[in-house]
Amino acid sequence: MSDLLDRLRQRGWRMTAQRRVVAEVLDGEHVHLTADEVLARATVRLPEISRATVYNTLGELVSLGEVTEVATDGRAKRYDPNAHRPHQHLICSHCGAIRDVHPAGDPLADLPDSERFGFTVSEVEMTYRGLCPDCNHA
Amino acid sequence: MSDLLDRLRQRGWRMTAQRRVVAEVLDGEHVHLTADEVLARATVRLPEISRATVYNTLGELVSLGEVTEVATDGRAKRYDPNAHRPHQHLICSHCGAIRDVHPAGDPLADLPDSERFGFTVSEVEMTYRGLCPDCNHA
DNA sequence: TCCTACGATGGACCAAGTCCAAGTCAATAC
DNA sequence: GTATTGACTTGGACTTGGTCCATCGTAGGA
Repeated sequence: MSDLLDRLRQRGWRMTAQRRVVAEVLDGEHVHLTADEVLARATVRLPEISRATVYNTLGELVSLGEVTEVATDGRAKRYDPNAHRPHQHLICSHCGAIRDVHPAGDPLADLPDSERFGFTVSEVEMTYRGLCPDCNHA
Repeated sequence: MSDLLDRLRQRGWRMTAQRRVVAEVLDGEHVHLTADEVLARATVRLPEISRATVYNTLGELVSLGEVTEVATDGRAKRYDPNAHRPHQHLICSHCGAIRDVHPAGDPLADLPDSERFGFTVSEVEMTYRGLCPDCNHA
């Protein structure tokens, strides 16, 4: 945890109370929170924190590569603190639960040159969908 | 084109001028339009059509499996009329251009049982990202 | 301890999408 | 051809998720 804060400081981040709280919230939870959920948890520790600051800080963490944005559907983006281990997502189509998964193989290699249309392809994002055990039984 | 309209009628769709126009707009274009773009094109042919109707109709086409929704990022959803041929998407991270692509291999098979957490996994959606030729040179 | 540029604030604003009460009309029945 | 009716459409208000900006506050260097 203080690893994250250290890394940020080393990159010249000005360490404010607000940024610390946002970083700690993300780092502490291993689920994928929405910006509003981050705000709610941050507010517990630092009641005056503003929505704009949470958005700013999340945006900065994303561009620093410390967290990744997951746009699961048309709803709110979720923020995934587990950015250093490449992984994909498995989402329950019914209740929206998300799990990190690690498929075998290299999906980038599965896209032949003839299907790249001159693009410089740099990443691939896979979303598996299905029913989680709970929703499957119900 | 009238294939689509026939299929819809056979499923008990009440064929109104509005629905016909929306279906024709989607069927005519082989790009991936946003709801607003569909509305704009529909308005050319049928000026009184309302936004709510376009959203309703798109939603119905999606649940009938005739078009698929593509939530590329936090922006507006796009509607993909090419729902009958399975395919994935390649998106330019800079300008947002989308192309349909057909990767080799079966991504569902790449997810081992140990990574399924009891889910009944039914589909996978892959999004390749990179720079299109135009944005790469600029 | 003082300065100052970087960061935080909150309230207005925006875009995408949903909801709803009232009006309209496609398809069936006669 | 006309009547009937329930499904469809309308448009405007509303909601959600997010951005912008002028102003104020403060972290961290000198």
